[in-house]
Amino acid sequence: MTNSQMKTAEIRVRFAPSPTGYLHVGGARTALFNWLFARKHRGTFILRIEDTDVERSSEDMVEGILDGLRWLELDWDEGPYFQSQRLMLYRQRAQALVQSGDAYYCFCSPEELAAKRQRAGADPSRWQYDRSCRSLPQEVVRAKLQAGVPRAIRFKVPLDGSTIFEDRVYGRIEVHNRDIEDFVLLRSDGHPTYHLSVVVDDADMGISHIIRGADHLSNTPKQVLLYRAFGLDLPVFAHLPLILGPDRSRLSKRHGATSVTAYREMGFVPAALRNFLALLGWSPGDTKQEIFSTEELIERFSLDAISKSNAVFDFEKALWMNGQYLRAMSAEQLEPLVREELKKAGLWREELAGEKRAWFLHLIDLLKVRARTLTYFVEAGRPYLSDEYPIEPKAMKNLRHPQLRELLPELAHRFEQLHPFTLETTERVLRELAAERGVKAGLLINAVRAALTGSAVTPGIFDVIVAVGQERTVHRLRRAVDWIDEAEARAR
RNA sequence: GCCGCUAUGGUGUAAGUGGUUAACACGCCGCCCUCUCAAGGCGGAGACUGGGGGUUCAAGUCCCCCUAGCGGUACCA
Repeated sequence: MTNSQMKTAEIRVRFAPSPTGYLHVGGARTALFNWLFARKHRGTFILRIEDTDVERSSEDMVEGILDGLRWLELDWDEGPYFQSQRLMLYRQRAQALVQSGDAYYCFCSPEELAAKRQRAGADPSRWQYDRSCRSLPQEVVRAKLQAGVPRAIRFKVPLDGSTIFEDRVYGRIEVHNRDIEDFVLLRSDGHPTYHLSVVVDDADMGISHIIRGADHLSNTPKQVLLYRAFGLDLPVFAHLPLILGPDRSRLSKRHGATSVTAYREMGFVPAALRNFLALLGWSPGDTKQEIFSTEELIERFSLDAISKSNAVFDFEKALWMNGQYLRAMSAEQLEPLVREELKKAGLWREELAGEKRAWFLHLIDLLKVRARTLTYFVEAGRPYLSDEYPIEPKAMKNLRHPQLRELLPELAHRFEQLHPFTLETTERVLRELAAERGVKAGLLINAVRAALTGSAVTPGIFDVIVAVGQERTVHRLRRAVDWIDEAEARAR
């Protein structure tokens, strides 16, 4: 099989982050789309680290990105390759373009360029490189090289005509070559710029489809020019609409949680985040379904259904979706995840995996309907796992009723005598007491809820009572009387 | 500034090749359920499809102009 046959036959895609920051949701979405596409077509998903900007890249960031991908369960088939380890290749290719007349040495120093830019007038960003080195006489070039003058290599962009390519998402893109400056391929320190390394690597690694953020759309013509100069066939380009913050500017740190790590820490489940991200800029078509298993996502994914307009990241919907996933999981599935959260909060005890496991699983079932994140199990679970729990003001309010001072001890007394202590018996006792004293059951129920959990919002009260257990329930009901007294004292 | 792209309710998206009162999900409001809050069920408000011109019997869907937003315009990626 020849190389070109291989390329057309095989789907090879890549995720190529630069380690200048953590993996953020935009990058994760790009990785996800590449991954879905690869899995759908039984292709190869390659991970490549674009660390050619030595100043801004760091190994910590590389680890962070790999961690993020692993957590999202986006497994790669090849790599990670590091561009920093392929520098010779880029130098050779840049050199070859100088040889073929498609590129030239530029001896202008960054300082000179900055100065020229300044002089250019009102708006410095309007300035385009003046190509002063493009037609330096041979002897001058030779002399400067001999003298060891620092030099970059620039691409010789055609002076007229235009560059056209077909984007799988955005369609035909055309730009006039006069709007493209002679961009740098190789920096004077021997490091390649993005345009060079990306083209060299994508070609070298046999990438068939380049799926990446639309922020690269405007620069793609430069790369198309490079493919031509190298005599390479173009891969398929598919640019993805950008992910925006609520204010419609590009999603960034100031919008709050943007790193994948942040979502993990907030208690998101990978499958939920994947599902949510998949629906940002892509649509499964005419269906009412919102929740898709990974298999369904792979099955339905298509480049054709990617939209062209940028998408605002709706955190509320992400939370909703995570809640859907948590609710759909069984207590057994949730247990290891909840366990991790409890450990972090210092609430974990080994007996929860031993003799109290069944009780613990039941507790998870009680709490999960209300959960939108994993961390919810910590806050909501605290009163069941510890005797230290905060009393919220709303709960305190439910305790402040004149009759409770007397009703609560009586209920405690009756509960203490109760055998067996079940959903049915506790409910009967409580309702009987309420009826006897002519108060609404709700009054008593809300007070018990406050006493037992410190909260005004919990699962059904009898579930709570049984989960807390007879002994602790009795104790907490009596202790609540002290709370009432303290509150009264404070009020005076 | 220049170049490019985009434009459907607050948000994400639907609405084969133009064809009845623009659909779904999140969010919001209300009702049911009920011991609270969720979940669930039911219902509602919310879009003259960015604006203006065309083409057509008929346009969210085609064309032009404008506007806005975003992206690019680096020896960043």
